[in-house]
Formats: sequence, structure tokens, C-alpha cells
Amino acid sequence: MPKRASNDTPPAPGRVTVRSIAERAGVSIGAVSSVLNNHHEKRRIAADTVRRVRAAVAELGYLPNISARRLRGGNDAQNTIVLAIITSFQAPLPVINYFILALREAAAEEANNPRRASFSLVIEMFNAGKLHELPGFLTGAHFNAAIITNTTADDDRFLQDHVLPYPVVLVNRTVQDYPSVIEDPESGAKAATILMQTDRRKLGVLYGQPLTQTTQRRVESFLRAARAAGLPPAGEIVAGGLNEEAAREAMAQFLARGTPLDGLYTVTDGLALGAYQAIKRAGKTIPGDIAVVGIGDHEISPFFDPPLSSVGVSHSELAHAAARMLLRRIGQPKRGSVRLTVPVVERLRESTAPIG
Amino acid sequence: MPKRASNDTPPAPGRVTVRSIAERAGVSIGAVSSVLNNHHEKRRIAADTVRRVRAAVAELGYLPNISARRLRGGNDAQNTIVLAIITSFQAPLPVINYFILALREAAAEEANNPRRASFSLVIEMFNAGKLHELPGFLTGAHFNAAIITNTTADDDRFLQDHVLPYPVVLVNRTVQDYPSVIEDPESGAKAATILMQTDRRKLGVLYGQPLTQTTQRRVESFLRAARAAGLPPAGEIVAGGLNEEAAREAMAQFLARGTPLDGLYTVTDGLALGAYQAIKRAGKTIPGDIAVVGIGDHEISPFFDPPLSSVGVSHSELAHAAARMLLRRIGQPKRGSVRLTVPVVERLRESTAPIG
DNA sequence: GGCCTACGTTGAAACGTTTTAGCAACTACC
DNA sequence: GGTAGTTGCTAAAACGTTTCAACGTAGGCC
Repeated sequence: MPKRASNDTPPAPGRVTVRSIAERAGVSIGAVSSVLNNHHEKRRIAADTVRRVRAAVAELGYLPNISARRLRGGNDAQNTIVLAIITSFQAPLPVINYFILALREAAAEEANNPRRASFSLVIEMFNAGKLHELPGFLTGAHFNAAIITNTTADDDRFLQDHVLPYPVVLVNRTVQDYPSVIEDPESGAKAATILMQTDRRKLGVLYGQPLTQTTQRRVESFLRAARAAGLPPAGEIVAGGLNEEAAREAMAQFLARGTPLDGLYTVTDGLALGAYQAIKRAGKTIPGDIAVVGIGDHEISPFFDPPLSSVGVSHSELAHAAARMLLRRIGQPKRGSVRLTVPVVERLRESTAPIG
Repeated sequence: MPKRASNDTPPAPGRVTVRSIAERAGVSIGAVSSVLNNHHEKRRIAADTVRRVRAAVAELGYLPNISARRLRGGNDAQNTIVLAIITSFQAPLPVINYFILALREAAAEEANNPRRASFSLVIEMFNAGKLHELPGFLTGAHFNAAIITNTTADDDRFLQDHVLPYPVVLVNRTVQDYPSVIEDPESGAKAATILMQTDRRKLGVLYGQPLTQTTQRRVESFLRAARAAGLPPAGEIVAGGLNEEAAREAMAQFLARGTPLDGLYTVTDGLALGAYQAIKRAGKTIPGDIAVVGIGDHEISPFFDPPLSSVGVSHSELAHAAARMLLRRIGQPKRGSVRLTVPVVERLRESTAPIG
């Protein structure tokens, strides 16, 4: 005795649910569920009923509600902690891989210890400056904890004005009352030191727009160290963008002007490559005429020609530190804001070999 | 009149829920929820009660169940489609950024059109060869649709033997009955053609272990084309890994052996950089002695010294194609397996300039 | 004392699933 | 013709949360 379609609840124009299918096929939602999960044999659903349900599913374009499934589902699914990586559409993405891996690895460790929690990792993206438009951000409806990167000044102000009901770790940004992980703020000074140790005195720094908190700190720390050492004011070479192309153009123009330069610090990944090309095309040599120091642990630095010296933090280390910090804060009573500084490592290669 | 702690339901050793908090604080779960969501003013909860609830939350280490929140939550949250990117821990990650962006962008477009669905993006990772251990993979309990990459032969066999109850797109892998997006299988032949057009006849191909379906196709296509053109058998140079370092070592050894070589094809990102260094250190010039063709759309290729010619697919294009294909299949009745081939683009730069 | 209002809280409903206990009808058996 | 078993399905409970109507109490006013 199939039930008729129009029941107590109206058809509801919204999403297709098991209920809509049940009505369409003239069976109960229990039967529908059995078919959907391929339990129809075990549960002895008649072949014809299975056919009708399948037909209804296809016609209606059924999409299961994952939240409902997980809510109902076994303990493994139910005990899930949702971690988010929040970044902006406009930011260069390559770095977030490190976070993915770091969170996944940290979570895998964590999952062994306490009461068998499992972790789910979601990526949320916002338009730069519009962090507040991210659904669920203020309420925590979508995740239990988050790593936030690539915010703009506007976003930081927004963070400042609100209290989030879940633990958060900021990366390479500091906002009052928020825990954060940043690279050693003196990384720029170390670059200056390296250049000065090879007797360079006419220094320059190459950076691209827009400047982030981190790159700005690098530049300032570099300039300050040069000034403190009594050198003439270091030149600032500003590229229009963050890519190799922009760096090459800015560098070429600078060299064409004839400003003396024998030591260069490039503050972002990729800028160094553009600078290399401009320097070589201008007929100058590295490190003979100009020594160059780049940033970070880019795997390709040793394969530059000549191999590039660098000062900077390991993306992987930074990411792991942030992931560990975040996980430690989950389920803990709220602790104060912590600022963790990840030390920089210096890798000396041929691009800063002593003159002569 | 606070209720006592031991009610009809046992304390349940599992996760901390609103109910545990309610019992601990001696209030109803409704009141707890109001406090948790900062609605206590609007709902006129007494200050002391708020304090007790907050204390219980802190003591017990409450973590909200995200699934339950979303299930209950507003229509926006409820109508969420969960997309997954599934990749292995062992695979190089850089590429998945493109998928993240592609899915996010495609989803953003899609979200405007039909019945206001929103999308959530999760990253799932498995140990190579153990795809079947991924929780929820067979049942679809964790996502509505998935892009799967970096599977091994074992994983492919597993896929072959099962039918997944949700749409899936494979990337750079083909398995019967599964839709997939792959690069033009003749990309290797195009590399060979480029080298032959500059009169190179002693060809070689450099690849790293492990070979994926895609890299293997590149190698085979290259070798086949060389053979078809009547050239002497091309040399195979095998690196122990996929990184620059391994490439340099393998290349250095090959050159030391004195095997003649005037045209080289490197089949993976990064290998070319290692090869460059080995070639230069061996005292040979590019392209004078050896012409080199690399892979893909690596942004840094133009900044090699000399700039690197390349043949290959744009990661971004591949990712967008996969994302579009996946989204088109969501909520559609199951269509047959489709195999989409993304064309390769050839970028000629100085590394393959004609001799002389 | 009776009525009104404000206050603080509870209980129930709802979200979309899956699972389980059990019911009705039919068949088979003695 | 009663009992036992089989078949095919339904109804209800449960997962953890949020919201909302409604309730009891206390105080103020007449």
C-alpha cells in the first residue's frame, strides 16, 4: 500500500532529500535509505521497489546532506574535528601546501593519543579585505579551529574588533590578542650582515608591491642594520608586482640609472630570479660585481647560476609550528595570545662569495 | 531549581556535548546553547548562569559538533555541497594548489546559478596504495564529489573493482569507467619534434623514479617519435628521485660516461634545473652543445639561464578542466566515462635555439 | 487579593540521515 | 485451521545542535 505523495509536510521547494525521493517513489524514507546505501539485499527490498527508488533518485538529482550523514554516522565520523586553512583568493597559493601537510601530519599524530578523534581539513578562501564575509567565520559554524594567512590590514582590523569562538593561529601577521607564528623579525638584518661580511658597502633591497607585514619587516630590518653599520643609505628597488618579470624590469631600470650597487637583498621568493637575469643582461657578474641574498628555503636556490645564498625561515617549519600551536589550543581553555618566532636559517652559497 | 547531574541518559564517556555542559552547570541545553552563541542578552539569561555555563565549557573542553551545527543551521549552511580533493601523502603537493583555486573559482561561479548552493572544499589524504583505507571513501559519507590524483597502480585497481556512489574525476590517470582529465598523450612526441627541428639527432630523456602514468606516457611518446624519425635509439637517463639534486647526479654520471648527446628532454618539473647545472659543470653549453626541453608552464622557465623551452600542459588549465567536469556531474544522472585530453602548449626559448 | 509585566528558564521541534524493532501479509507445514 | 516462517516494508529513535513558544515566579500596582 504505497502512500500518496502529498503528506503532512509540504513538498518544500528546497533541496532534494530522502523524503522527496520516498514520496516520489511511494515508499518510506527507511526503504530509500536502504537502497541508497546498497543495503537493499540484506534488508530484503523488492527488486521493483529498488528500481523505483533508483529512478526517483536519478530524476530528482539527489545529493545527500553530508552533515546529516556524519551526524548520524558511526563514532569515527561523529567525533570529527574540523580544521580550516583560511587564505585569500589574491594571495600566492604555493605556501599553503605546507600547511596542508603540516596539519595533516600533526593531526595524524594527535589522532592516536586521546579519545580517538579524527580530523577533517577544509580550505576556506576569502576576497582580500573581505574576511568578514566568510560564512560561518564569526560563529564557528563551519570549523573548530583555523589557521589564518594572507589577511590585509582591513582584515586585521576586523579581527581586532571581534572575539572568535574557536582557536585561531595567525601566520606571518600579528594582531593583538591573537596567537601567531612569524618569522624572526631580524631576518633582514641577517641578510645585511652577510653582505657586509663580504665587504659590500653599496647595498640595495628589492621588493615587490604589495608589501605584507612580513616583507615590510624584512625591508625595515635590512635598512636599519645597514644604517647602524654606518653604510651609505641602501637603495630601495621597488617592483610593480611579486613575480619574476616585475623584478627583472625594476632591476634593469635601477641598473640603467647607474646607481652604484654591490650587494642586493631580494625579499620575496622569485624576485631573485628576475634580478639575476637583469644583472647578467646588464653585463655584470654575480658575485663579482654584485652579491645577492634571497629568501627562504626555496628548493631551487642551490640550482641558481650561481647558487643563491639565502636567509629565511623554512616554510615547512613555519607551517608545522603553526599547526602544532593550533592543535594544542583545541579543547583547551583559552590561553593568552602567544607570539612564536621561528628562527631564520642562513645558507651561504656562491652568490655571496667574497670578492676576488 | 537546578537539575541533578545523573539524568535518564548516562554521562556517556565520549565527546563533550551541550548536554554534558548543561548537566554540569545545572541548566537546560537550551540555555547552554544561548550562552554558547552569545545570545544570552537577547534571551535574558542571568549573569550567574552565564558564568556557570562558561565555567563548565572551560572545564570540560567543549568542542561543538560541526556537522550538527550545519545540519541545524540556516539554509545557506544546510544547502552545502562538499567537494573533496583526494591526494596521497607521498605525492609532490605543489600541483594541488591549482585544484584548490580551480574548484573554488568554479564553485563561486556555480553558486550564482541554480538554487543557491554553497560549496565546501575539503582535502583528504591517503597513504599511496592505501586509498581504500580513506574513511568514507566507499560510502560517500564525507563528501559529495571528488577529484582524485596521485593514485598508484594498486589504488587504480581498487577503483576498478568498486563503484563509487558519488561523481569523481581522475586527473592524469585513466581507469576504466571513470571520467578523467589527462594531458595530451603525445606531449613527448612534440618535445622530440622540437629537438629534431634544430637538427639534434643524439637525443636523451631524463626522468625520475617513481614513474607515474603521465611521465611514463611522456617518455614512451618521446622514444617512439625519435624511433619513427629514424634516429639512433635515444638514451634514457634515470634519476633516483624527482628532485633537482637527483637529476643533477644522474645527468652528471651520464655525461661522464661520454655517451654522445645533443638534445635532452626532461619529463618532470625541476629535473631541468638539475640537468642545467650538471651540463654547465661538465663544461658544455646550452644550447650550443645540448638543447634542452622541459615540461609545463613553470613560471620560472623564462628565467633559467638560458631560458628554457618547454612543452606541456598548463597546470591551471588541467585543474580548471577537471573542476568544471566534476561540477557538471554533480546532481546529474550518471553519465558514461569521459576522457578529456588537455592540449599541450609549446614555448620555444633559447635553450632550443638552432646550433650556430 | 487580583492582575499585569518582566525575568529567567525549560521543553519540544526541527534539520536529514541511518538503523532497528516490529508489523502485516503471505506461504508452508502439520 | 492453527502455527511458524518468510517477505517487504514502515515507523520511530537517535545523532548534536539551535530556536522558539510557553511556563512559573516575583515584583509592582490598583
